[in-house]
Amino acid sequence: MLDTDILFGVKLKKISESITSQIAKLLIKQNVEFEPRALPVLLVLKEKESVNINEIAEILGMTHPAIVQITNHLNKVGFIKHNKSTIDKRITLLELTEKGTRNLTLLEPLIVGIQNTVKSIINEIDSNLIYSISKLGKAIGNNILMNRVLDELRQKDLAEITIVPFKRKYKSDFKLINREWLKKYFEDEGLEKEDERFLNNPEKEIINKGGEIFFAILNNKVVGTCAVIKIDDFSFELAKMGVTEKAQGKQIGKKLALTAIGYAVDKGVVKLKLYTSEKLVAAINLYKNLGFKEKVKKDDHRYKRALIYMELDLSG
Amino acid sequence: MLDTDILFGVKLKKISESITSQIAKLLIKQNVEFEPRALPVLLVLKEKESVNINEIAEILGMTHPAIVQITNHLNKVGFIKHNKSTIDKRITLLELTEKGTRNLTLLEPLIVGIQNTVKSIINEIDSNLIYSISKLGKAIGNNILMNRVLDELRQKDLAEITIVPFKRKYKSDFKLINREWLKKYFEDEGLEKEDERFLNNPEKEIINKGGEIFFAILNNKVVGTCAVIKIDDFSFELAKMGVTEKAQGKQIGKKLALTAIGYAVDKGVVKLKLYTSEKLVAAINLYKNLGFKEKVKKDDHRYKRALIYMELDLSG
DNA sequence: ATTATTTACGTAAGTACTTACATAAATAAT
DNA sequence: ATTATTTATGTAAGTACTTACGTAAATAAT
Repeated sequence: MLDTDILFGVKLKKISESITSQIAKLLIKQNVEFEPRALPVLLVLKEKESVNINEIAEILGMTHPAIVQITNHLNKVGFIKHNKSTIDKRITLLELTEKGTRNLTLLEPLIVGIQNTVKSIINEIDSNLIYSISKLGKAIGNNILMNRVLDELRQKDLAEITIVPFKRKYKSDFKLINREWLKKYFEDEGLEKEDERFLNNPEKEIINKGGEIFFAILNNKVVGTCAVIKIDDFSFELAKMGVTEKAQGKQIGKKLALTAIGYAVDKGVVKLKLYTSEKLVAAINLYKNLGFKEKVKKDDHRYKRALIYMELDLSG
Repeated sequence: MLDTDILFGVKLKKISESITSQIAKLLIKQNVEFEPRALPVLLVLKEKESVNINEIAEILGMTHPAIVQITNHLNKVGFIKHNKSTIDKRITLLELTEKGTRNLTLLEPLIVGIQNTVKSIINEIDSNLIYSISKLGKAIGNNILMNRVLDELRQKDLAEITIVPFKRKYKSDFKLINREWLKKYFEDEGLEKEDERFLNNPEKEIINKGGEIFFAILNNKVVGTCAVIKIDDFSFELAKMGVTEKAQGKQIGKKLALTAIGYAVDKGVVKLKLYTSEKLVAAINLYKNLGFKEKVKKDDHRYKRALIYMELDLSG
């Protein structure tokens, strides 16, 4: 089996299934009249004399409907009887019938045998195992796992980032964010004409021509952006990808790019192109990670700084 | 929860269910398009590129129909595609679609978060646990548990003892076995008249009067016997219970008595009586264990040696 | 005393698997 | 070359639970 911790639960289930099914086979060999799954309930009843449904459910860590189903079955085969409590009329008290007691007594050697064997198999592996599993059972309850994962994601703000499409109110953010990285990396060169055209008229130049602009929102503030520009019916360009410095390292670029790719796929696009610069190392790695391949530029591009050309094939 | 080793499997299942359901909740929070149970399959696919159904089943330790169901679902939501192998036309090769890859990439922070959290929760409890569980998974396969239990029972002959009702061919055994213990414990007194009557004519004196005699068979030989004698429609007597010395300690007396009690219950008997002697300590303990209560003798009984009178109430 | 909430149980429907069985293609045995 | 066996997948039905929801009785709150 794939040994990933995330699959630990799957592995536990398999072991549990294996134990349960082997015990079931042993019970069937003994021609017991009850369904094997009722054994745990019978063991509780044997121990406790008179208990109600909720108590059994709690003792076994199961839900009450499960116990209702099992006890109805045990009643039908005559192993237990149901008595309504006179003190509290909601409560159903359960106890073994004479037949139930007798049959359980007959099963005692088998039960002891299973008990001993389970214990010895476990002890041969790790004498601490039963104790550790008990602790794990207590530790993992109450959605502890879920909450810890959420906390971890929240610390990285990963859980709070939303990606939304273009709205007019984001127009200024679009310009701001792109200016930020352009200035940082290409201060000397300054903004090119093409930059100005897109940044000043995103609606006219991108949206109305069949493209889209996505914005990453964190705490109600725009922290990243990314545009998809339509070239023709089969190819779009990924451009104007930027994340504010403060918000970097939160996978925002990846989320934006993935949303953009999803958009392109929905539009039936076969090829997604992009132009970037060797200066933007992190971006290039992200693109490669997403499946973009570097190709030789076929044509001179509009931007002087763009020396690297990449393509993502979406025809699969 | 009741801390019996026999319920170890139940406990494992609960932990597994808890882990799985918490991961499912996290996935649902992220609005994934696939059913949570498909995650393990997706993780395999992410790792392996192109695999077939049986391979996934083996990697995850599940049956192939489970994988068929999950992969059909993943295909329907567009996360994977099915390709028939050209080399072997039976084989279905599975691989992630672009959409599947993209969505998995988007989930990566969550998956890493779960991975880390599961690992740390487990390590906080017992750094050896994952390894021990892995070993247990391997150790418990192939019906090892079942076979070891069967071996244990077989060593005590517990699995091989059969209880059968009276047949003529057992008549001599009935006499022999009862003589054995009568001689051992009551040598001086010798056989009483009542003994002779029952031992010499079991059919006439017991069977034909609505009673029954049970025999315990081990390796085709009679090793124990026990009679139920009808007193009236509501009360029977348990008598002539004996197990050969060689076969003692195998719970044969208990099995015989339980069969006898079952017979009485089937006949609608309300009270099962027996007379025994204080010399027979083991027998008295067995009777008590089965629910018989000692009462004061109401009448002088037929046997001089019988000083103890017991009753079992079957009206419950 | 009345109303609201909680508790104990019951029922229906869903989930995530399993076992059992069927079929076509590939491989092994004759 | 046939026939038998094995393998890879598919399908139906069963198992052992769960969640979601409903009801009546008990308890708490006003």
